[in-house]
Amino acid sequence: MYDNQCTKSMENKSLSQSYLNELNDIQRKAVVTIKGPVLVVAGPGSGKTRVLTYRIANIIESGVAPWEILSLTFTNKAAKEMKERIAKVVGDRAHKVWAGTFHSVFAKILRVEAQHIGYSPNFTIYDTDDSKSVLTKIISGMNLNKDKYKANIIKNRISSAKSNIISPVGYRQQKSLLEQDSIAGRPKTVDVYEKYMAKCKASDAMDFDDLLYQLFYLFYKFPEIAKKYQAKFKYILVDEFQDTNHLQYSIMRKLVNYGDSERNICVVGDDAQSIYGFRGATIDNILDFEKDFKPHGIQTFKLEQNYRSTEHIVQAANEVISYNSKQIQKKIWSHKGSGNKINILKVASDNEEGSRIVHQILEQKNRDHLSNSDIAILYRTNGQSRIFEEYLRRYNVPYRIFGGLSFYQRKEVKDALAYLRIAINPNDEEALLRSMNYPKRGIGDTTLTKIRSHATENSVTLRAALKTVDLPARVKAQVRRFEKLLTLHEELAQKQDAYESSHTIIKNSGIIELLKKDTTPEGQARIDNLGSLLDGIKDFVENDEFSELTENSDDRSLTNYLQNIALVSEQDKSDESSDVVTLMSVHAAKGLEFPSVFVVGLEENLFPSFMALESQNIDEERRLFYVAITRAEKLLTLSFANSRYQYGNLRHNSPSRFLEEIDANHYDNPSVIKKQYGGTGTLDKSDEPRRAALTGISKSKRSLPKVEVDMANFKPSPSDSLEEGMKVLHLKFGKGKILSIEGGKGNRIASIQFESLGDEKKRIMLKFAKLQILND
DNA sequence: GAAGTGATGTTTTTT
DNA sequence: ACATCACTTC
Repeated sequence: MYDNQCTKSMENKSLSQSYLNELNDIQRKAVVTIKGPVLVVAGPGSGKTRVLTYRIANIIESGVAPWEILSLTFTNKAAKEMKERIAKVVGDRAHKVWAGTFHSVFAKILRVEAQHIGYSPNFTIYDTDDSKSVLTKIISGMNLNKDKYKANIIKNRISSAKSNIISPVGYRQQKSLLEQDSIAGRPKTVDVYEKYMAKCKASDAMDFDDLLYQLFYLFYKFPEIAKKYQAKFKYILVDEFQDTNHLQYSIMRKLVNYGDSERNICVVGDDAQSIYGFRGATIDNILDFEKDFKPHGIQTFKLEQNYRSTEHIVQAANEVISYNSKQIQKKIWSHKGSGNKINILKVASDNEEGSRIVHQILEQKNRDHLSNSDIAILYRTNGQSRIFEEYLRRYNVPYRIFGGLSFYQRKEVKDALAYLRIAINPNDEEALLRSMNYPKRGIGDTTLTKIRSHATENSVTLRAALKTVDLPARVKAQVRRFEKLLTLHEELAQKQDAYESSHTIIKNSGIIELLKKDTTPEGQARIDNLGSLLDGIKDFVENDEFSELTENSDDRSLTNYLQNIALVSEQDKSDESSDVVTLMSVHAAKGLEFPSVFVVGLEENLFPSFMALESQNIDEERRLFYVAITRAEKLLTLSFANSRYQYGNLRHNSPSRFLEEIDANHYDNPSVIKKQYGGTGTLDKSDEPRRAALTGISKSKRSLPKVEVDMANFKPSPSDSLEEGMKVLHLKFGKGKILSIEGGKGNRIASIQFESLGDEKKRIMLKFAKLQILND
């Protein structure tokens, strides 16, 4: 991986010396400083994982029991990889370390403690689809306008409330939140939130956010339980710290920052690689961490040496990221020689982009002797993969696309899982409703309504109502039959192992019979998927597929199986053995590296995405671009197209601004990005009105005049000090005047007229804007 | 309850 | 372009 550092696996002896020798000075300090709070700022390719794993190994070597170490990561894959690497140093003990994702580790704790807060140990974990489905039902049950109250939006509101530790009660007390909802035409959001929480609890179910939120609540409500875990985890490590949200940080802090704690906490992250802001991650956590642990002697280590890429790439990355104002100062550097210049590829259309890049891939395989697996195509949106797929197939280049629907989200799989879930947790309404009339068994809406009201009137669960509700003879027979089936399944799940029981349950469900009627290839594929599901369960029973994450790895019950799959995704099991070209979104590529990387679709409105342009929040896009180019070890190709189909329309976008932020001397053909392309984000077809309304991007965007602002003296004023009429200075647009401000506190949007932009007024969200008030 | 129609909404994603 | 979905109609 890092080829100028020796990676030869070593014997299990005399480790202490050998692994420390593989580290540079700063890395070594970060590894041996095991007491007290430590912040490691780790640039891309700086050996972050190596530091984390050796650090854990070192802690174990110092005599700490592995189970007293808690190591939190973002993906199961990262956790697994880490354990394997620790095991190479300290042997099997490594597997006793509590290493996992925030969600899986917290779920594990909650299984033990949830009874204190009114959940059973077998609580179900609702995935995003389940949550949305619950919300949709609540919203329609409350007779709210479905168009205003979109499940997705409400879900995000609730999720962000939970991520900021705001309960429904707390939500009601926050004027700004209520105001935002009101302005958006969703004043009852908080009521939906409250009902949603109640419904989840009644269903003995937690959504992903609950796994964090409820744990926080548990620790808060029962200090003695918190104490237990504070005492248990003597050393805590957090990876990808820049991607944690406030709630995650709060729990982590709770575990380590108390009274006489040694505060053995190490967080590793890179503010420049924070790309999950859109789902609540906040760099403030890094600042808070520094503040919170300053009194306890925090030590900071910056890993700036890059072992991954050659110099043109590293320097280009530095240049790009320097356009972001808010960042921890650091410059990555490399000793790998200047290497190749960045290849820039200008093409006429998205189609040509596909063709040219595949040709380049063939060329690289020939000329540079690269294998398929050395090569990755990275794009901003998953939708861009199609054209590359077509050309790769045409030229017989094996490839694999990552991303998209996960196996467990496929309809037929979810349908089958519903039958399994309801057998384990009879309160799981989502699963019950999903399976009740699929396959069709004559329990339609009318009947369902009757069952519902029967349940409400008698204060029993839906499941119980099936037994007692009175219905017309024919339907009644159907309902009772279904009820008997569920009872049978419950018994099976108790008596048999996961495979035996699920095999029968899925067969009984009738789903396969139903799918067999669909003779299309898709129908066949669905049946195959159910087969794979069963294969997976068999695997679980026969092998130790999930033993890492499970409390009791001998437990082969259906219960245990379901609890595990809720938190794993397919990628976790991905085999890296096959020699294929990788296609994935830039987000998905974080943490990976390839000898040759193609970053495609570098156009305004695409990368940076129009969403980001609209909200004036392109710093995160820039970090994303930074992540993208730093994936490359030796060869980096950046491409942009003059025109491409987007949402069914042919669009002309100008080259991405990010391309100009890289100094020309790093490009092999710098003239390509200079000027031309009158393209201004216009459309060929004349449905401008809808588009313009959607994107908020008018025709004359682009070609912003360069404004000279004295960086040294620029001090942005606090956003709430800005008022109408003020003269302000903006880093990009220069001097301007605030014409008006609309929107509530925390969400204010100003219309500003900048001298540099003539008559065009800019709407800027003050929350993000960096504006300095001018006094003259 | 199936089949057809029209409107709608389309970044990024783990858990 | 395309998929999803609520809603209509038979």
